[in-house]
Amino acid sequence: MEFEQADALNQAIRLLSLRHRARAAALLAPLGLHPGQEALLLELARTGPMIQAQLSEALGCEPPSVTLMTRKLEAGGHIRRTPAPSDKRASIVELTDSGKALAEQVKQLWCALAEETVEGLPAETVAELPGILNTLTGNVDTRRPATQAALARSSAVRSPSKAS
Amino acid sequence: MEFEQADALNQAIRLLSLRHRARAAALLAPLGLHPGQEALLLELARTGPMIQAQLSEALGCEPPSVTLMTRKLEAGGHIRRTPAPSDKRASIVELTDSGKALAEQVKQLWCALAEETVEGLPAETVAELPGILNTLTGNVDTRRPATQAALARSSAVRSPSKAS
DNA sequence: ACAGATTGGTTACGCGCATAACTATTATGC
DNA sequence: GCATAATAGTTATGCGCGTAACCAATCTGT
Repeated sequence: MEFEQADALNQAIRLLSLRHRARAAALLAPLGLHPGQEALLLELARTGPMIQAQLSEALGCEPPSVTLMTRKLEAGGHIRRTPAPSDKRASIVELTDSGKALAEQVKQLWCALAEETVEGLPAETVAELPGILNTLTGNVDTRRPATQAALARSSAVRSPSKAS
Repeated sequence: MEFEQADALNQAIRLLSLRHRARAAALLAPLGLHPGQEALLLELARTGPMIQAQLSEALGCEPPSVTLMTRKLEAGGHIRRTPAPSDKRASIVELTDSGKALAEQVKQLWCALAEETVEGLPAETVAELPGILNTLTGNVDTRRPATQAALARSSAVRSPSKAS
């Protein structure tokens, strides 16, 4: 691949990252949330209570990030952390009632953000996008295969199987 | 759009951001660079010396980010900041010789990253990607139209015109 | 010529990311 | 049962992002 093509792609990914995140930030701010926190709330809403290690795995990020985010969301009353009954190292994270309500609000603005993001693109392209993006992600993912769990769940369509 | 579709898309973008950036970080680390800095070096290599305001515009990020990055890259000897002759507020940023050599190294690994990223995708899809991604970016970009300069340069193909 | 607006750059701070290091707990193999 | 390895979570630190605020220089309109 020529450098110009490579740069076009890498820059396109970088700029999308920046702008999508900034737009998400603007939408989340009235709810008192920062980008990244919404993913945690939505995960709990979708899957139910889980320990922090499971959260970091599901979100595709490292444990300290989850520690910090859960701490703040707990301080805000949106989640609750309780010791796991069978493992003294672990704590169960679950949504409080206010967390559940917040997650519903996040869902609303999430739909708005996605619609805004794909405006003007053909429906066929839109339908293929998550799969394509997840393929790209899988290609550069040097973490354990368990991260594929986050990918599988973020895909509305089946990701193409990749021999790995 | 249903929430599941919206979530699939937004999560796909989020995960690609995370993983692509992490992979870039791993490739840039041996050169002593952090993700984001490479964009600055490549911009200077491509366009030549410019003031910091132009850099922040070209990179699509805010001035303090450029201030911090230029400070560090200058400390590392890769760039030089000199007062602009016609404007006492401004400083011209340019690559040093070591910065030029570094930019060449970045170009190598940038090609490798892009190839890795698109592995397994059909060539037609790969060719369309920057354009599609830039459309998405343009859709969620709430900044001034001048940011479109960064988009135009990151596109190997013409972005579809968007009435705005 | 001058006041107000705009621009360039910086500093302070907050954020989610990461890595490294650490402690405590649990699991595993002998 | 015990030593070692693995796991859960935390703390400290660094990073590029952002916003807010600030100061100085320049531009613009009267």
